[in-house]
Amino acid sequence: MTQTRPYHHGNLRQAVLDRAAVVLRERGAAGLSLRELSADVGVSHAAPRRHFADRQALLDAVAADGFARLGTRLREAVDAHPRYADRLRAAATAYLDFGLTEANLVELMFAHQRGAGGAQVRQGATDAFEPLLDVFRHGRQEGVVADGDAERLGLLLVATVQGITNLVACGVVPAAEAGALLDAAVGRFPGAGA
Amino acid sequence: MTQTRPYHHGNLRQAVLDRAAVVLRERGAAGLSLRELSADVGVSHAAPRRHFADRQALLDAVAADGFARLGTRLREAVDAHPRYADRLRAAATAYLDFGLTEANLVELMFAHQRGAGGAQVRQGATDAFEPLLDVFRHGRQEGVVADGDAERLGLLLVATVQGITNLVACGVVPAAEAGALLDAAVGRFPGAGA
DNA sequence: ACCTGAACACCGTTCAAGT
DNA sequence: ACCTGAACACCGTTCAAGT
Repeated sequence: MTQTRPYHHGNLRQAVLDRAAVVLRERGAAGLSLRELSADVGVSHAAPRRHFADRQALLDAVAADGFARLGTRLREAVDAHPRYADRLRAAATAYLDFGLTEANLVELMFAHQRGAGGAQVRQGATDAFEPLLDVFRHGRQEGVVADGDAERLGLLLVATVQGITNLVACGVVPAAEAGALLDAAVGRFPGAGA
Repeated sequence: MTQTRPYHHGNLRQAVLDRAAVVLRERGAAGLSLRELSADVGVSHAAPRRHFADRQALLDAVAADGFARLGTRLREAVDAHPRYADRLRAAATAYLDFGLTEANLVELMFAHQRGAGGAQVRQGATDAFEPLLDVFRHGRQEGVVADGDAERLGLLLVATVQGITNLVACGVVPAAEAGALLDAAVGRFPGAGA
């Protein structure tokens, strides 16, 4: 029977990040408060300072986490299919799904990176998009993508799907139309079939 | 010689919006504070309440203003050219220019609309994009756009350019590459030429 | 090494009161 | 009608102090 211990669990950093993910989903990035997260997690308001230098550092960590998760999803989607056209569609669909179910997270991930931690977030983004570039590199081997076009097509796919996600998230396009819009967009890429 | 008047100028609402535009450019939406704007404009911190019910209402008004300005730019770009292909390129370029010079504003405009004022902002967005739909309606008359594709192509153009703007704003794509990426994107639209 | 608790300067929001 | 000034409950950030 130990008395209520004044010190916290082994991994305060992860506990704060986990709680932040929940609050982010419910109320968006503007609703993330270090003081509230600290209280939720049962620690004094200044405790997270050991793990996050300031509020922006917490947001950066959440964003970097988001890109890591997105990258994993994209990799899984691409690896699930052997052929270029299927990989393209699967990757685009996985991205849109992620954007629709995690709208607040994606908004945070793609927010303007102002602080010192921006470099880390940008690197996370670049890594996450690597599977998409691989799709077009693979397409080049199949002969449907021209030499030297892989990177540009990859960025164009990211931009297009991100744009659709953004339009849905901000309410300009109904979520029900997102799929049709994505099909039309993907269909315009080289070698996508019909 | 009147003494220092306790009351403010004729249009506090516009004065606050003007000052908000400056602060937004310098520090982003997170840096907008009703108290600071009030002080900047020489009024008590509670005075803007007559014109903006709360902070979100101010952000909504700034966003709606932004869409109105974007709509004007797009209309001018489209009207400057008689032919479909030129209109398409001019509109896309005008959008990207706006996004690069007003990155913080665009981020605010396309942020998730949570409150009651969201409907007003969404309507502003829809109105602003109207010139782009007109481009494709015009393309249908020239015979390069298929029947019933105008709206979908318009949303696709918005999504694509918005996505490129977003990637540049968050630092994933260097601003210097944005033009080439936009050219590649626009060139994939029907009837855009080479 | 990790956390607490007080302190400071800021917020948004509300509301009675002034002119 | 429009604005002020005090009040309240929140913030982020800093820092001496505890274990």
